[in-house]
Amino acid sequence: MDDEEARTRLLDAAEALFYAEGVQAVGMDRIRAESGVPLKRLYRIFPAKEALVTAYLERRDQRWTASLREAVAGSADPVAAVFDWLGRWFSEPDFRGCAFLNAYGELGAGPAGVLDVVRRHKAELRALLGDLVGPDREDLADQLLLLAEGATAVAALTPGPAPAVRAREAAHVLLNASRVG
Amino acid sequence: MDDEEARTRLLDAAEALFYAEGVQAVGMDRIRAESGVPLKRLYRIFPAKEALVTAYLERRDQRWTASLREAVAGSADPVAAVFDWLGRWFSEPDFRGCAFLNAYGELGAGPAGVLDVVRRHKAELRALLGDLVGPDREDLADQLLLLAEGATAVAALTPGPAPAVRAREAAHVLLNASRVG
DNA sequence: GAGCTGCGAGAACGATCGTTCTCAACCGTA
DNA sequence: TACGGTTGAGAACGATCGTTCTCGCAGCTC
Repeated sequence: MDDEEARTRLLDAAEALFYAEGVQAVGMDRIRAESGVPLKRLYRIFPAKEALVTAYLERRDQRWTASLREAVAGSADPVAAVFDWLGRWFSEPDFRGCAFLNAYGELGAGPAGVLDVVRRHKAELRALLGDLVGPDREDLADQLLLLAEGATAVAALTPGPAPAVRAREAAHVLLNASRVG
Repeated sequence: MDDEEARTRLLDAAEALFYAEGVQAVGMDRIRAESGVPLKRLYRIFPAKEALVTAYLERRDQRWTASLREAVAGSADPVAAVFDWLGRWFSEPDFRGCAFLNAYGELGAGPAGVLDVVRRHKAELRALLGDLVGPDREDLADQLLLLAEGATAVAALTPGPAPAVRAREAAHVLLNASRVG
Protein backbone atom coordinates (compact mmCIF):
# COMPACT_ATOMS: atom_id res chain seq x y z
CA MET A 1 0.00 0.00 0.00
CA ASP A 2 1.62 3.24 -1.14
CA ASP A 3 0.85 6.67 0.25
CA GLU A 4 -1.69 7.43 -2.43
CA GLU A 5 -3.77 4.37 -1.64
CA ALA A 6 -3.44 5.06 2.09
CA ARG A 7 -4.70 8.57 1.49
CA THR A 8 -7.69 7.27 -0.44
CA ARG A 9 -8.52 4.74 2.26
CA LEU A 10 -8.24 7.39 4.94
CA LEU A 11 -10.55 9.74 3.07
CA ASP A 12 -13.02 6.92 2.42
CA ALA A 13 -13.15 6.10 6.12
CA ALA A 14 -13.31 9.75 7.11
CA GLU A 15 -16.15 10.45 4.71
CA ALA A 16 -18.23 7.50 5.85
CA LEU A 17 -17.74 8.14 9.55
CA PHE A 18 -17.73 11.96 9.68
CA TYR A 19 -20.81 12.22 7.50
CA ALA A 20 -22.75 9.54 9.35
CA GLU A 21 -21.89 10.47 12.93
CA GLY A 22 -20.44 13.97 12.91
CA VAL A 23 -16.84 15.13 13.11
CA GLN A 24 -16.42 15.42 16.84
CA ALA A 25 -18.11 12.09 17.51
CA VAL A 26 -15.49 10.18 15.52
CA GLY A 27 -12.01 9.81 16.98
CA MET A 28 -8.82 9.35 15.01
CA ASP A 29 -8.55 5.78 16.24
CA ARG A 30 -11.88 4.89 14.62
CA ILE A 31 -10.48 6.18 11.34
CA ARG A 32 -7.34 4.11 11.77
CA ALA A 33 -9.43 0.99 12.46
CA GLU A 34 -11.85 1.56 9.58
CA SER A 35 -9.15 2.46 7.07
CA GLY A 36 -6.53 -0.06 8.13
CA VAL A 37 -3.88 2.66 7.89
CA PRO A 38 -1.56 2.82 10.88
CA LEU A 39 -1.81 5.86 13.09
CA LYS A 40 1.75 6.90 12.35
CA ARG A 41 1.12 6.95 8.63
CA LEU A 42 -2.16 8.75 9.16
CA TYR A 43 -0.37 11.59 10.92
CA ARG A 44 2.33 11.71 8.26
CA ILE A 45 -0.28 12.20 5.54
CA PHE A 46 -2.61 14.44 7.55
CA PRO A 47 -0.64 16.23 10.27
CA ALA A 48 -3.74 16.93 12.35
CA LYS A 49 -7.42 16.09 12.46
CA GLU A 50 -8.35 19.42 10.96
CA ALA A 51 -6.35 18.61 7.83
CA LEU A 52 -8.24 15.33 7.48
CA VAL A 53 -11.57 17.10 7.93
CA THR A 54 -10.89 19.74 5.31
CA ALA A 55 -9.50 17.12 2.90
CA TYR A 56 -12.65 15.04 3.41
CA LEU A 57 -14.86 18.02 2.63
CA GLU A 58 -12.70 19.05 -0.30
CA ARG A 59 -12.87 15.64 -1.97
CA ARG A 60 -16.59 15.36 -1.31
CA ASP A 61 -17.10 18.79 -2.86
CA GLN A 62 -15.27 17.75 -6.02
CA ARG A 63 -17.20 14.52 -6.34
CA TRP A 64 -20.56 16.12 -5.58
CA THR A 65 -20.17 19.04 -7.96
CA ALA A 66 -18.75 16.90 -10.76
CA SER A 67 -21.62 14.44 -10.48
CA LEU A 68 -24.20 17.20 -10.57
CA ARG A 69 -22.53 18.93 -13.52
CA GLU A 70 -22.48 15.63 -15.40
CA ALA A 71 -26.16 15.00 -14.73
CA VAL A 72 -27.03 18.47 -15.98
CA ALA A 73 -24.70 18.50 -19.00
CA GLY A 74 -26.59 16.32 -21.43
CA SER A 75 -30.09 17.19 -20.33
CA ALA A 76 -32.74 18.90 -22.44
CA ASP A 77 -34.24 20.43 -19.26
CA PRO A 78 -31.24 21.23 -17.08
CA VAL A 79 -33.23 22.76 -14.24
CA ALA A 80 -35.38 19.63 -13.97
CA ALA A 81 -32.19 17.58 -14.14
CA VAL A 82 -30.83 19.36 -11.06
CA PHE A 83 -33.83 18.47 -8.96
CA ASP A 84 -34.06 14.93 -10.32
CA TRP A 85 -30.43 14.48 -9.37
CA LEU A 86 -31.19 15.85 -5.91
CA GLY A 87 -34.09 13.41 -5.60
CA ARG A 88 -31.79 10.49 -6.32
CA TRP A 89 -29.28 11.81 -3.81
CA PHE A 90 -31.97 12.16 -1.13
CA SER A 91 -32.94 8.53 -1.73
CA GLU A 92 -29.53 7.10 -1.01
CA PRO A 93 -29.81 4.93 2.09
CA ASP A 94 -27.26 6.84 4.14
CA PHE A 95 -28.36 10.34 3.12
CA ARG A 96 -28.12 12.69 6.05
CA GLY A 97 -28.38 16.19 4.65
CA CYS A 98 -25.65 18.49 3.38
CA ALA A 99 -22.27 17.40 4.74
CA PHE A 100 -20.97 20.94 4.48
CA LEU A 101 -23.76 22.57 6.45
CA ASN A 102 -23.56 19.76 8.99
CA ALA A 103 -19.86 20.38 9.44
CA TYR A 104 -20.32 24.13 9.64
CA GLY A 105 -23.15 23.78 12.14
CA GLU A 106 -21.03 21.54 14.30
CA LEU A 107 -17.67 23.29 14.10
CA GLY A 108 -18.92 26.82 13.66
CA ALA A 109 -16.27 29.48 13.80
CA GLY A 110 -13.66 26.93 14.75
CA PRO A 111 -11.10 25.99 12.10
CA ALA A 112 -11.06 28.58 9.30
CA GLY A 113 -10.15 25.99 6.66
CA VAL A 114 -13.46 24.21 7.15
CA LEU A 115 -15.45 27.39 6.66
CA ASP A 116 -13.52 28.09 3.47
CA VAL A 117 -14.44 24.75 1.91
CA VAL A 118 -18.09 25.14 2.91
CA ARG A 119 -18.29 28.60 1.37
CA ARG A 120 -16.57 27.42 -1.79
CA HIS A 121 -18.97 24.49 -2.11
CA LYS A 122 -22.02 26.70 -1.85
CA ALA A 123 -20.56 29.24 -4.23
CA GLU A 124 -20.02 26.48 -6.80
CA LEU A 125 -23.64 25.39 -6.56
CA ARG A 126 -24.79 28.96 -6.94
CA ALA A 127 -22.52 29.43 -9.98
CA LEU A 128 -23.83 26.23 -11.56
CA LEU A 129 -27.40 27.45 -11.18
CA GLY A 130 -26.40 30.84 -12.54
CA ASP A 131 -24.98 29.17 -15.66
CA LEU A 132 -28.24 27.29 -16.10
CA VAL A 133 -30.51 30.31 -16.19
CA GLY A 134 -28.11 32.53 -18.05
CA PRO A 135 -26.90 36.04 -17.24
CA ASP A 136 -29.16 38.90 -16.14
CA ARG A 137 -31.32 36.53 -14.13
CA GLU A 138 -29.46 36.55 -10.86
CA ASP A 139 -32.66 36.71 -8.85
CA LEU A 140 -33.96 33.57 -10.50
CA ALA A 141 -30.71 31.73 -9.79
CA ASP A 142 -30.93 32.81 -6.16
CA GLN A 143 -34.45 31.46 -5.95
CA LEU A 144 -33.43 28.13 -7.46
CA LEU A 145 -30.67 27.99 -4.88
CA LEU A 146 -33.25 28.52 -2.14
CA LEU A 147 -35.30 25.62 -3.49
CA ALA A 148 -32.31 23.31 -3.73
CA GLU A 149 -31.09 24.16 -0.24
CA GLY A 150 -34.58 23.95 1.18
CA ALA A 151 -35.18 20.54 -0.38
CA THR A 152 -31.88 19.30 1.06
CA ALA A 153 -32.75 20.58 4.53
CA VAL A 154 -36.23 19.05 4.47
CA ALA A 155 -34.93 15.76 3.09
CA ALA A 156 -32.38 15.55 5.90
CA LEU A 157 -35.27 14.86 8.28
CA THR A 158 -37.62 13.08 5.85
CA PRO A 159 -35.48 11.16 3.37
CA GLY A 160 -36.77 10.25 -0.06
CA PRO A 161 -37.29 12.13 -3.31
CA ALA A 162 -40.48 13.99 -2.32
CA PRO A 163 -38.84 17.32 -1.39
CA ALA A 164 -36.97 17.33 -4.70
CA VAL A 165 -40.21 16.73 -6.61
CA ARG A 166 -41.90 19.63 -4.87
CA ALA A 167 -38.89 21.83 -5.49
CA ARG A 168 -38.87 20.89 -9.15
CA GLU A 169 -42.50 21.92 -9.51
CA ALA A 170 -41.83 25.21 -7.79
CA ALA A 171 -38.77 25.78 -9.98
CA HIS A 172 -40.83 25.44 -13.13
CA VAL A 173 -43.40 27.89 -11.87
CA LEU A 174 -40.65 30.40 -11.13
CA LEU A 175 -39.03 29.78 -14.51
CA ASN A 176 -42.26 30.39 -16.41
CA ALA A 177 -43.04 33.52 -14.41
CA SER A 178 -39.54 34.78 -15.09
CA ARG A 179 -39.88 34.09 -18.82
CA VAL A 180 -43.06 36.12 -18.94
CA GLY A 181 -41.81 39.04 -16.85
CA MET B 1 -31.89 31.76 43.70
CA ASP B 2 -34.61 29.12 43.66
CA ASP B 3 -34.70 26.13 41.32
CA GLU B 4 -36.84 27.90 38.76
CA GLU B 5 -34.39 30.73 38.34
CA ALA B 6 -31.50 28.29 38.28
CA ARG B 7 -33.26 26.38 35.51
CA THR B 8 -33.76 29.56 33.53
CA ARG B 9 -30.14 30.58 33.93
CA LEU B 10 -28.96 27.12 32.89
CA LEU B 11 -31.11 27.17 29.78
CA ASP B 12 -29.95 30.69 28.94
CA ALA B 13 -26.32 29.62 29.18
CA ALA B 14 -26.98 26.39 27.30
CA GLU B 15 -28.77 28.19 24.50
CA ALA B 16 -26.07 30.81 24.06
CA LEU B 17 -23.20 28.32 24.12
CA PHE B 18 -24.70 25.34 22.34
CA TYR B 19 -26.07 27.47 19.53
CA ALA B 20 -22.90 29.47 19.07
CA GLU B 21 -20.32 26.68 19.34
CA GLY B 22 -22.15 23.38 18.97
CA VAL B 23 -23.24 20.87 21.57
CA GLN B 24 -20.16 18.69 21.77
CA ALA B 25 -17.79 21.64 21.83
CA VAL B 26 -19.30 22.97 25.07
CA GLY B 27 -18.60 21.13 28.30
CA MET B 28 -20.82 21.08 31.34
CA ASP B 29 -18.28 23.13 33.24
CA ARG B 30 -18.61 25.97 30.73
CA ILE B 31 -22.34 25.95 31.41
CA ARG B 32 -21.73 26.04 35.15
CA ALA B 33 -19.36 28.97 34.77
CA GLU B 34 -21.62 30.92 32.39
CA SER B 35 -24.80 30.31 34.39
CA GLY B 36 -23.33 30.66 37.87
CA VAL B 37 -25.29 27.57 38.93
CA PRO B 38 -23.19 25.03 40.87
CA LEU B 39 -22.51 21.73 39.18
CA LYS B 40 -24.38 19.79 41.85
CA ARG B 41 -27.53 21.80 41.32
CA LEU B 42 -27.15 21.53 37.56
CA TYR B 43 -27.20 17.75 37.80
CA ARG B 44 -30.16 17.80 40.17
CA ILE B 45 -32.21 19.80 37.66
CA PHE B 46 -30.89 18.07 34.53
CA PRO B 47 -29.69 14.57 35.39
CA ALA B 48 -27.49 14.34 32.30
CA LYS B 49 -26.24 16.48 29.45
CA GLU B 50 -28.77 15.02 27.06
CA ALA B 51 -31.62 16.28 29.25
CA LEU B 52 -30.11 19.78 29.12
CA VAL B 53 -29.75 19.60 25.36
CA THR B 54 -33.34 18.52 24.75
CA ALA B 55 -34.63 21.10 27.23
CA TYR B 56 -32.64 23.79 25.43
CA LEU B 57 -34.11 22.79 22.08
CA GLU B 58 -37.59 22.48 23.55
CA ARG B 59 -37.55 25.97 25.00
CA ARG B 60 -36.07 27.45 21.86
CA ASP B 61 -38.78 25.75 19.82
CA GLN B 62 -41.51 27.28 21.97
CA ARG B 63 -40.01 30.75 21.79
CA TRP B 64 -39.30 30.55 18.06
CA THR B 65 -42.72 29.28 17.07
CA ALA B 66 -44.59 31.65 19.37
CA SER B 67 -42.68 34.63 18.01
CA LEU B 68 -43.38 33.64 14.42
CA ARG B 69 -47.07 33.00 15.12
CA GLU B 70 -47.30 36.41 16.75
CA ALA B 71 -45.68 38.14 13.80
CA VAL B 72 -48.06 36.43 11.42
CA ALA B 73 -51.22 36.83 13.48
CA GLY B 74 -52.05 40.46 12.90
CA SER B 75 -50.69 40.78 9.40
CA ALA B 76 -52.68 41.57 6.28
CA ASP B 77 -50.24 39.53 4.18
CA PRO B 78 -49.30 36.60 6.41
CA VAL B 79 -47.01 34.91 3.90
CA ALA B 80 -44.99 38.08 3.49
CA ALA B 81 -44.96 38.41 7.27
CA VAL B 82 -43.30 35.00 7.59
CA PHE B 83 -40.42 35.96 5.32
CA ASP B 84 -40.08 39.43 6.82
CA TRP B 85 -39.83 37.79 10.21
CA LEU B 86 -37.19 35.41 8.86
CA GLY B 87 -35.27 38.37 7.44
CA ARG B 88 -35.18 39.99 10.88
CA TRP B 89 -34.05 36.71 12.42
CA PHE B 90 -31.25 36.32 9.86
CA SER B 91 -30.04 39.81 10.73
CA GLU B 92 -29.54 39.12 14.42
CA PRO B 93 -25.83 39.45 15.15
CA ASP B 94 -25.38 35.93 16.46
CA PHE B 95 -27.53 34.19 13.85
CA ARG B 96 -25.98 30.88 12.89
CA GLY B 97 -28.67 28.94 11.04
CA CYS B 98 -31.34 26.63 12.37
CA ALA B 99 -30.38 25.39 15.83
CA PHE B 100 -32.41 22.23 15.29
CA LEU B 101 -30.77 21.21 12.04
CA ASN B 102 -27.40 22.08 13.52
CA ALA B 103 -28.04 19.82 16.49
CA TYR B 104 -29.37 17.03 14.30
CA GLY B 105 -26.42 17.29 11.94
CA GLU B 106 -24.01 17.11 14.84
CA LEU B 107 -25.66 14.44 16.97
CA GLY B 108 -27.30 12.46 14.19
CA ALA B 109 -28.84 9.21 15.29
CA GLY B 110 -27.49 9.65 18.78
CA PRO B 111 -29.97 10.55 21.53
CA ALA B 112 -33.52 9.86 20.36
CA GLY B 113 -34.94 12.74 22.41
CA VAL B 114 -33.06 15.28 20.34
CA LEU B 115 -34.40 13.89 17.08
CA ASP B 116 -37.94 14.06 18.50
CA VAL B 117 -37.68 17.76 19.27
CA VAL B 118 -36.19 18.52 15.87
CA ARG B 119 -38.97 16.66 14.08
CA ARG B 120 -41.62 18.35 16.19
CA HIS B 121 -40.13 21.78 15.47
CA LYS B 122 -40.18 21.23 11.72
CA ALA B 123 -43.70 19.79 11.84
CA GLU B 124 -44.88 22.92 13.67
CA LEU B 125 -43.44 25.19 11.00
CA ARG B 126 -45.05 23.09 8.29
CA ALA B 127 -48.40 23.22 10.10
CA LEU B 128 -48.15 26.98 10.48
CA LEU B 129 -47.56 27.38 6.76
CA GLY B 130 -50.42 24.97 6.06
CA ASP B 131 -52.74 27.16 8.13
CA LEU B 132 -51.65 30.20 6.16
CA VAL B 133 -52.49 28.86 2.72
CA GLY B 134 -55.61 27.01 3.81
CA PRO B 135 -56.68 23.42 3.21
CA ASP B 136 -56.41 21.66 -0.15
CA ARG B 137 -53.16 23.44 -0.94
CA GLU B 138 -50.71 21.09 0.63
CA ASP B 139 -48.30 21.34 -2.29
CA LEU B 140 -48.15 25.10 -1.93
CA ALA B 141 -47.46 24.80 1.78
CA ASP B 142 -44.65 22.33 1.04
CA GLN B 143 -43.14 24.77 -1.42
CA LEU B 144 -43.28 27.63 1.07
CA LEU B 145 -41.54 25.33 3.54
CA LEU B 146 -38.80 24.72 0.98
CA LEU B 147 -38.32 28.46 0.57
CA ALA B 148 -38.21 29.09 4.31
CA GLU B 149 -35.74 26.27 4.94
CA GLY B 150 -33.67 27.24 1.94
CA ALA B 151 -33.47 30.84 3.05
CA THR B 152 -32.38 29.74 6.52
CA ALA B 153 -29.68 27.46 5.10
CA VAL B 154 -28.34 30.15 2.78
CA ALA B 155 -28.43 32.79 5.50
CA ALA B 156 -26.43 30.54 7.79
CA LEU B 157 -23.42 31.18 5.57
CA THR B 158 -24.29 34.69 4.37
CA PRO B 159 -26.13 36.45 7.19
CA GLY B 160 -28.47 39.32 6.52
CA PRO B 161 -32.02 39.65 5.23
CA ALA B 162 -31.26 39.09 1.52
CA PRO B 163 -32.21 35.39 1.36
CA ALA B 164 -35.51 36.15 3.05
CA VAL B 165 -36.26 38.89 0.53
CA ARG B 166 -35.60 36.54 -2.39
CA ALA B 167 -37.72 33.86 -0.76
CA ARG B 168 -40.54 36.31 -0.25
CA GLU B 169 -40.51 37.23 -3.92
CA ALA B 170 -40.53 33.58 -4.92
CA ALA B 171 -43.36 32.88 -2.47
CA HIS B 172 -45.53 35.52 -4.08
CA VAL B 173 -44.92 34.10 -7.53
CA LEU B 174 -45.91 30.66 -6.31
CA LEU B 175 -48.98 32.08 -4.53
CA ASN B 176 -50.22 33.86 -7.64
CA ALA B 177 -49.62 30.84 -9.85
CA SER B 178 -51.49 28.69 -7.36
CA ARG B 179 -54.41 31.14 -7.28
CA VAL B 180 -54.74 30.96 -11.04
CA GLY B 181 -54.42 27.18 -11.33
C1' DG C 1 26.30 -11.31 8.07
C1' DA C 2 26.66 -6.34 10.52
C1' DG C 3 24.77 -2.08 10.90
C1' DC C 4 21.67 1.55 9.55
C1' DT C 5 16.95 3.20 8.23
C1' DG C 6 12.17 3.24 8.14
C1' DC C 7 7.92 1.06 9.29
C1' DG C 8 3.79 -0.87 11.97
C1' DA C 9 1.61 -2.03 16.39
C1' DG C 10 0.26 -0.21 20.19
C1' DA C 11 1.50 1.88 24.74
C1' DA C 12 1.83 6.29 26.70
C1' DC C 13 0.91 11.26 27.53
C1' DG C 14 -1.45 15.29 28.81
C1' DA C 15 -5.82 17.35 28.29
C1' DT C 16 -10.61 17.35 28.71
C1' DC C 17 -14.97 15.19 28.96
C1' DG C 18 -19.40 13.86 31.82
C1' DT C 19 -20.34 12.66 36.24
C1' DT C 20 -19.75 11.82 41.25
C1' DC C 21 -17.72 12.52 45.76
C1' DT C 22 -15.69 15.14 49.76
C1' DC C 23 -16.05 18.32 53.06
C1' DA C 24 -16.66 22.53 55.30
C1' DA C 25 -20.10 26.21 55.82
C1' DC C 26 -24.76 27.34 56.63
C1' DC C 27 -29.71 26.80 57.67
C1' DG C 28 -33.92 26.50 60.84
C1' DT C 29 -35.35 24.32 65.05
C1' DA C 30 -34.78 23.15 70.06
C1' DT D 1 -25.85 26.87 71.88
C1' DA D 2 -26.06 22.29 69.90
C1' DC D 3 -27.53 19.68 65.69
C1' DG D 4 -29.38 17.11 61.47
C1' DG D 5 -29.95 18.28 56.65
C1' DT D 6 -28.86 20.79 52.65
C1' DT D 7 -25.84 23.48 50.00
C1' DG D 8 -21.75 25.26 47.29
C1' DA D 9 -16.95 24.93 45.85
C1' DG D 10 -14.08 22.20 43.82
C1' DA D 11 -11.32 17.89 43.86
C1' DA D 12 -11.54 13.39 42.04
C1' DC D 13 -12.70 9.60 38.86
C1' DG D 14 -12.77 6.82 34.86
C1' DA D 15 -13.19 7.29 30.03
C1' DT D 16 -11.78 9.11 25.81
C1' DC D 17 -9.71 12.52 22.98
C1' DG D 18 -5.69 14.10 19.70
C1' DT D 19 -1.08 13.35 19.39
C1' DT D 20 3.57 11.42 20.23
C1' DC D 21 6.84 7.93 21.72
C1' DT D 22 8.81 3.22 22.27
C1' DC D 23 10.25 -0.78 20.51
C1' DG D 24 10.95 -4.70 17.73
C1' DC D 25 10.97 -6.23 13.06
C1' DA D 26 11.81 -5.86 8.10
C1' DG D 27 14.67 -4.46 4.23
C1' DC D 28 18.67 -2.19 2.48
C1' DT D 29 23.95 -1.24 1.63
C1' DC D 30 28.85 -2.93 2.62
